[in-house]
Amino acid sequence: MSNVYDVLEERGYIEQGTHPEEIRELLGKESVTFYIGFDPTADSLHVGHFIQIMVMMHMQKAGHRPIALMGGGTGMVGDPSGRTDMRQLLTREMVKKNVQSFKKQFSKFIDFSEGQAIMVDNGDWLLDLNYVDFLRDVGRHFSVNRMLSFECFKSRLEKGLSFLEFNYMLMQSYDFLELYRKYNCKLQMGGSDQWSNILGGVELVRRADGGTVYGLTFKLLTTSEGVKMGKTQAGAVWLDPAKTSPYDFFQYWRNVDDRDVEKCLALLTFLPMEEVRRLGALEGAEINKAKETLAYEVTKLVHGEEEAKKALAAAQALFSGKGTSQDIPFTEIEKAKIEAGIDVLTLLMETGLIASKGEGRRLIQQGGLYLEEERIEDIGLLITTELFKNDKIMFRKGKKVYHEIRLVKK
RNA sequence: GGAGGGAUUCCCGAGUUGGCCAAAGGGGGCAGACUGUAAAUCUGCUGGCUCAGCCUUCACAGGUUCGAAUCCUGUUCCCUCCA
Repeated sequence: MSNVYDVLEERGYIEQGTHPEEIRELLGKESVTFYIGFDPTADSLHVGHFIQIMVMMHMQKAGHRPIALMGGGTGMVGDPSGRTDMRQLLTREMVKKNVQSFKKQFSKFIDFSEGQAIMVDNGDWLLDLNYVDFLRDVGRHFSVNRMLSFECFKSRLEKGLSFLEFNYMLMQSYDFLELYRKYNCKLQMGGSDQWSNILGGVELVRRADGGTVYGLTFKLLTTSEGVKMGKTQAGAVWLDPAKTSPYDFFQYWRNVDDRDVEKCLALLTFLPMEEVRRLGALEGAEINKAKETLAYEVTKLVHGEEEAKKALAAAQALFSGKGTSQDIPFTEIEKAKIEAGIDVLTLLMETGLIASKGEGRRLIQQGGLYLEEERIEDIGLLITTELFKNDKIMFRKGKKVYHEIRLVKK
């Protein structure tokens, strides 16, 4: 069997490791317990987390034991790494709620049955720590001089860093020590922005217990331009279908930059690498096939095969006229509301296709709004029931934002 | 605690001899052209509305004035230097 380390390396996950050779060797000879931490900063995981989850899945497949660590304790503080401003403090209730959501989502990806994976919440050991004890047991192992030299604090030293946030590293380091003691956890993984925090833990375990543990970081998902992926103007691309619909999720990947397709296929799907390379090498319009595959595969992993098929069918129906689909974005409007006629702008406000009437006016003036594939010219256009076919009517904003309106009786 | 500087529209950042400021410029975003539901490029738009007008915005609350992002007072927050 091939070594997971090689798999992770080939697929392009790995950024850097504390001892690459030894880690590879370790992963090749025994089942390793490792952990990745997730701070509950929102009520859903997003695609940035998903890449970490992919790694966990790869590792679990290879027979290693993942620990998904929920940051119920660290989330109370907020990681300053790579941030220019302080995170907004979350209340204890919010953290709790978010941890619950995370747990639910995790079980879709990782098998927690029969101890094959473990889920813990660092709130269980961090929240009740005694301050003085903590300082004496953990704090004494940390050199402030050294901490200040870490890259992750650089930007914050200019902008200001509170003592609260400065402690984050100690807390995360302590997590590693705790998991090492309790589960013989030997490896911590995380995004490349976690490098300093991970190093802190590795060193703490050595200093406190004389244990040898390792750290490995992954590339953050960025576009070829170096911008973080998974962000849209509307915010993050969430894994929760209620926050980002499977269709929108699909479309996000369907529209990635040509240059990012191969990378995304490698990082976010389980397609064999030969296939990934083949798809990534497609040129010109052909690469759209690769994007479609990417979108389908990622959606399948996150939302299941059925939703992926629906999203694919919806996209094909809208963009290449292949068949019809029920699963396109739509809004139901009461028939009675339209009976007397309603102007387009008011109607589109209700669907959320436009954020304001001013925006709608601008769109129409610039020729960016279409009704049944026909450009709308009149700002005051009156929509009546006669325009509907089978109680449906299709609007399009720009090139690719479709929205159907369906009439319903009440 | 003392001295000084600052808080501007999604972000960065002009604007502070009061009117010509819904507020320069850049970024981002949206749309159009070109295309492959890509990139690059070019063009337009980018507070709201009952849109040649009106309303709400320049940290918050008051005040001066015919008129304030610009002046005054108080409050909050942030930064720098000193202690």
